[in-house]
Amino acid sequence: MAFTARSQESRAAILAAARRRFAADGYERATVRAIAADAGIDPSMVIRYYGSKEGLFAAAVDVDLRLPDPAAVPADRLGEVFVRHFLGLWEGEGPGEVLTVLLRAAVTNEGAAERMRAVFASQVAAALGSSTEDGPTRAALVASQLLGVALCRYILRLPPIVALDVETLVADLAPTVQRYIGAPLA
Amino acid sequence: MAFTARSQESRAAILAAARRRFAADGYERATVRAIAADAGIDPSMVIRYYGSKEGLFAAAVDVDLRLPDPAAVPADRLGEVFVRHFLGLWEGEGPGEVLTVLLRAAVTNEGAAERMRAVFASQVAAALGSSTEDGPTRAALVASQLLGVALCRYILRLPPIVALDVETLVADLAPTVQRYIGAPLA
DNA sequence: GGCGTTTGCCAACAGTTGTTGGCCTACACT
DNA sequence: AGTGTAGGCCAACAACTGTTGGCAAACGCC
Repeated sequence: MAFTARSQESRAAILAAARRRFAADGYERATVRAIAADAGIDPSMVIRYYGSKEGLFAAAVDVDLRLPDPAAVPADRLGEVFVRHFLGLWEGEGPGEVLTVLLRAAVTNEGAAERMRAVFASQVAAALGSSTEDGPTRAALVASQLLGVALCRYILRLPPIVALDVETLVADLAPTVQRYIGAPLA
Repeated sequence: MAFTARSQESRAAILAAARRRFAADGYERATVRAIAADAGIDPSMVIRYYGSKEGLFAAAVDVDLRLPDPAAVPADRLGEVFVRHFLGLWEGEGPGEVLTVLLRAAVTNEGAAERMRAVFASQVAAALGSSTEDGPTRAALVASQLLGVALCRYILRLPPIVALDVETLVADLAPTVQRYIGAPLA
């Protein structure tokens, strides 16, 4: 039952193929057989190593946003820093794939949605909303704008948003996020 | 082949059940059999009336945003008006369901994503971006914020966003949309 | 009232899904 | 060198998918 060093290579290949397929096709369309074929291995091994398709999915969406510490940046540049960091995650090969998997799945799968809420609470809200009373609300407004761009740019591929380069996008979105973090709310 | 008055009732029942199922489960999980059962009818009739599952889906996501005419409202209240109108659509029983169907499906189904882009281009961009050069970009930024809230509030059900009442949400989001529509961009 | 069209159901199809058990091979340890 | 254990593949399973064809009944029209 315990994993040995010899099998690590296969496990990693399966996990990489799973992330690629889950990201490209979503949870339901991504089949165990296709993932196994991409990894050059038998479908039954996937089940043997990860228990079930759901277990494989859980292993594939282990995400760490590595958010910067708000105390470490000037207060008036928090918006810019957060937007740039977030877009950097999505543009990156590895983390962007994991985030695509998570968002795609969270939209149609309640378990994945729960995981998304957990990521928000333990990472986003924790980083932005520890101090003030309305912190969680501010963090959620930030999330709504950032997830919205991610949705339009990387999932729906809305042409005008895809056409913008990252720095322009940062410049356009930073004031919004800055206001959600700092300015008084209604 | 042509539809008669007698079958209209069944057609409507199927369409209503389809919207409910597609909204709740997404395109892939919603089965023709389940939709037929909800409508109290045989699965084969669904295919007979709508040709295929995809045809049924296409009929279920025929959406009209009924966006207000920007020329008819004061320029400095455009943001508020658009946010309120958009949230009103989602809160409404009928259109909210159709929008849920469309967004849920567009995230995992390329055909639905294409339909979403078409809705954006023909309705949102047409309403907001007919005048200026960077109109489509501004319209897309608006869409990113509005789709982001919809995602967090109605799909992912992020607690802090769900907790806000509509008017508070309007007050918080209106300045953002107002800036995307009117203020100079980078 | 008789006839053709339409509504609707039943049964079945062909394909795909996640998952399981059995068997052979190759490594690791003594 | 011998043996136990883990890696890996093949074949098969049971369930479920969208879809099709055939047949009974109800309707509309003359």
